[in-house]
Amino acid sequence: MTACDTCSVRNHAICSALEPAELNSLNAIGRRRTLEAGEPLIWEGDDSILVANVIDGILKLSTGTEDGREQIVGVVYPADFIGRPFGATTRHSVTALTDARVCVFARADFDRFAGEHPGLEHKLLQRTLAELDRTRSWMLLLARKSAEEKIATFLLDMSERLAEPGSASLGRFDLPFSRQQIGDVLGLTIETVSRQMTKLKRDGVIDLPTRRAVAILDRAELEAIAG
Amino acid sequence: MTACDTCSVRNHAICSALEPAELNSLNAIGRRRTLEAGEPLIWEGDDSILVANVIDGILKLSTGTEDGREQIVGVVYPADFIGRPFGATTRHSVTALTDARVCVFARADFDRFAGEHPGLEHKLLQRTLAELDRTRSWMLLLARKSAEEKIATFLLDMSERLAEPGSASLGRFDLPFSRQQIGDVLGLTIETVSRQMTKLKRDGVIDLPTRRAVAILDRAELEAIAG
DNA sequence: CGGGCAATTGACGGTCTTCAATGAACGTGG
DNA sequence: CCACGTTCATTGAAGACCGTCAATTGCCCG
Repeated sequence: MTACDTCSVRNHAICSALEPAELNSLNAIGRRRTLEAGEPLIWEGDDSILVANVIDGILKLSTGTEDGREQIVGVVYPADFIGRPFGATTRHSVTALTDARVCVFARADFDRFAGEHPGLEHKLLQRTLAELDRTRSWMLLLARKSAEEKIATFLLDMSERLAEPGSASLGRFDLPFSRQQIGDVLGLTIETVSRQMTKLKRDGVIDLPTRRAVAILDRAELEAIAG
Repeated sequence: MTACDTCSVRNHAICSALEPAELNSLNAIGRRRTLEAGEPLIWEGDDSILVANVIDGILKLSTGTEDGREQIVGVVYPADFIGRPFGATTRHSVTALTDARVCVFARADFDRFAGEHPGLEHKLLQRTLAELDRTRSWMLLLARKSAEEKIATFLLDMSERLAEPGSASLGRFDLPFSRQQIGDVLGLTIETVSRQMTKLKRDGVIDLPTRRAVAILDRAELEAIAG
């Protein structure tokens, strides 16, 4: 009986490539760690000393310029992989957006283990290729879309990822981001984010019951705006 | 004696993971193909039916919105890998920027071969992880940098990739991009690209001997501008 | 030499940022 | 439970930057 046996992402994370005996070996080199919302896990420019699987919660990958401009370059969800195996340094920070639980490995240990388990590397490759596709799609948004299109695209993306399975209203969810963080994802200022959200609410496309909650009232219209 | 034996990227592309006998097998399922500048290799949204290694030349990966805005989401050089293994569709177009030679594989053949050769998958994983890092860095540029900073960053990036080994002047090279394509990389219009390049020339930071040529006169200043 | 395309240059306008103030939500302590 | 301070979000006004539209120049090729 190991921690893996009861792990909620056991069948979705890259670990799903492993046989029970192999999983035991992996479990032996990893450890659980909990993070509070806002707590950092890895700093940009650090020596790449650890990698991790997300068990629960949402984390952001971010980078910034010297003069303080920040950009969120990725968001990871349960079963996603974090960190930079086979590389000396980490090029972006990792910070918890919500309370989170992760399964952490020393990078050297993980690199060695992965080298001996091609199935694990295969899963990691698939995940990385999919992430690269998603990241490249996001570049189009950052470079070419208007503020209104960005917000609409963002809200649709969030609704797909966060829609509560039980909830009857598929278009209602709580954002794991502050307005500032939404700006950091979309390459906008907090004021522009606020104005565009208010505009969508005024036009009856969405509702904003609380600071963090969003309800999509007219999905077709939102999709049209997203472009 | 196979085509691989004389291949100029033999020791740099993912093929370098293979033993001679394995290389023979890979050679058997691949074929060479030449592309002229401007010629497409893969279209966005196509079924992912082929993957390739770049032998010679430079190609762009691009995507666009329905209303015609285009964005270049990646640029690949000799020894780089092209395409989307283990996935049903390709999410961006691939087009030659210069005359190019590539080593093409049917995706199904490549997927099978890769599954049987973990060393190859390992190389591909390393390459994909590095590409993801680079792509994420580029997001910061697209989302947060000014036009001037974008152009300066772009020119420095080009100078590193293109500097002729023999040339005494490391800061002189020919761009493989038109002004329009530079705009498509940086998320700018052709006019803004032109204006910023002219400004850098006027300020004595660079020289523009011909349409495609660039000479960096003051690298330190250019780096300062790049931010 | 001349046609055609790429690049440059100019004028103007819109979008988003910046700066600043107000308003709402949340937690703490009385 | 409410007063208060702090943080986050909203709103407003002004302006910078970049995009758009249009005209011109320069380069490359036949």
